[in-house]
Parts: sequence; structure tokens; C-alpha cells
Amino acid sequence: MTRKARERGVGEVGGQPAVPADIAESLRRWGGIEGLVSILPPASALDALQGMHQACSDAVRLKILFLLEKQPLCVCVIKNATGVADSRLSYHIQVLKKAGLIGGNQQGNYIIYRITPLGKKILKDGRKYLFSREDGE
Amino acid sequence: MTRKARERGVGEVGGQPAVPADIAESLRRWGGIEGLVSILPPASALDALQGMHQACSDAVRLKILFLLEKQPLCVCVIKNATGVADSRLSYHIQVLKKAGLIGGNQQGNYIIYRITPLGKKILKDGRKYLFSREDGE
DNA sequence: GAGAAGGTTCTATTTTGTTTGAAATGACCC
DNA sequence: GGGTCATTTCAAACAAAATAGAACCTTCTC
Repeated sequence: MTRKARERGVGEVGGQPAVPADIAESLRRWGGIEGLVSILPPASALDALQGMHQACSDAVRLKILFLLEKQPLCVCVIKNATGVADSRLSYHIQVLKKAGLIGGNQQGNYIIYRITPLGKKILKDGRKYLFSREDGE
Repeated sequence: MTRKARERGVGEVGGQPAVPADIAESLRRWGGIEGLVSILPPASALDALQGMHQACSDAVRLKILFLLEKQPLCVCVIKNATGVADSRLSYHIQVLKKAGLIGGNQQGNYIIYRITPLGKKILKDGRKYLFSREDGE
């Protein structure tokens, strides 16, 4: 097959769109587009992943996680350590809580937050990500 | 120390806020709030993590990643597999590309996108996350 | 060179997420 | 009960990201 011919997009996948012949070929091994789609994670899994990533997509929230990774802290210490104002901090804490990344329990006047196993796992993966990023993918 | 006394927040950390005594105690081992803050990842690292998570915080984008994990695909197949319209799809593809999670190269009339090693790593971690979520944290 | 196909870019609009400050809650102490 | 402290909640203002549609650029093919 010539380069031109390969690029020409001869492949038809079940009456579906024309695609480059080599793509069509390997696609057939997955059972075409339908087959490929069928092995995608279910919507519930995609949603869970999406929610987790969203919860981590903020520098303040990441900071909170890294702080709590060291030890449980009350809000006032987190506030001092991050330099973020009360209600803003509270907002971010609630986001992390809803995502199951941290949990809090009241101790007298204070609420002590701690990182969950899930939260820890994410930080661990985060470090690996940063590391593998440093030395060229 | 009584429970009440512990909860009362006797601990003063370098003139900083009063906190529950047990928190203050363990905090001292990290060098107080300052010590804790000093071992936080640098802003550049937090930004990188934040950016990566943000890129993954969308169901369409996750779908694209999972599709490309199986094999390289041209945009028209991704479009068919996801059921997402042209310009919207293009937008999400660019987000993933900027984040370094996928890359594309033109082959004749088509642009073939492929997942990067970084993208693969993230999906791998994602699966582990889903898994550890299933069986109780 | 005209026309078609695959993708992208642009602009306006909508949606979603974040910030802010004020007011409210709940726990404690006197 | 009244006061104070730690934290949350609320509503409005703001900012950022997502969508839709039209116009555009490339790379074919004839």
C-alpha cells in the first residue's frame, strides 16, 4: 500500500466514516467503533474520576491536602498556613470534603480535619506525576 | 491533661493562633506552622498538578483519553465514538494537547491523535483510584 | 484552479466555579 | 443569659471554562 493510498482514507467501518486505512485496520481488531466504545468505563466511573480531578484542580485545595498529609489540623492553622480568608477557605474545605478527600470531626470549639486514604493516594500519585514529568515524560 | 483542657486550645505557636493542645504539640515537631509550610511543594509544582487535574476534570476529555489509550485515532473516529460535535470536540482535544496528555500528527487529510506516556500514567492511576474507591476507601 | 472533506479558530453566549463580606450557628466560659 | 471564639452559610459579584455556529485553513482529488 502506497503512502498516498494509506492516507487517502479508504477504510469504511460499518458504513461509518472513512478513516485512514491503517486506523481502520487496527480499529477492526477492537470490533470497530462500537467495540471500542463498549469497553469504555461506564458513565458512573467517568463521573467519579471527573469529580476527583475537579476537586484537585485548585492550588489552594492542593495546599490543604499537602498540609493535612503531614498531620490533622484545625481550620485556624490551615488558615494561617495558607493565608486564605475564612469563608474562602471554608468553601474549599467543603469541596474536598464532598469529594471524600478529607474528613473533619469537631473537638470542642475546633474542627479538626484529616486527610482520607483516598486523599493520600492522590497525593502519592501526584508526586509520581511531577517526578515523571521532570525527567522527560 | 483533661479532655476539657485539651479542647480548650491552650497551645500558642510562636505568638500565632491558639489551637487545641494536641495539635499544637505535633505541630511543634514539624517546626510549627512555618516549618509545615516550608515543606510544602513549590508553587510551580502545585501549578503543574493543578493543571493536570483540571485537564482531566471533564467527562468528554476522559472519554477521549480512554479511547486513545486503546489506539491512535483520527478526529472523525473520536467524534463518532463520543457523539460530540466538531468544534466542541476540537476544543477539548486542544485542552488535552496543551496539558501534554495527547499529541497529534497530520497524515494527509487526517490528524491522528495518540495518548502520551503522561496520559497513560494518569489513566492507570485513575483506574487504581476507582478500584480503591469501590472496596471501601 | 474549483470543490469537497477533515479539522481548527473565532466570537458571542451560557454555564459553572470562585471570591467576598455580612450574617448566622454552635461550643464554650463566666 | 451574655459574650466570645471558631467555623459555616448565604447572596451577590466576579471570573473562568464550556458550548454553538459560522467562517476559515489544509490537503486532498479531479
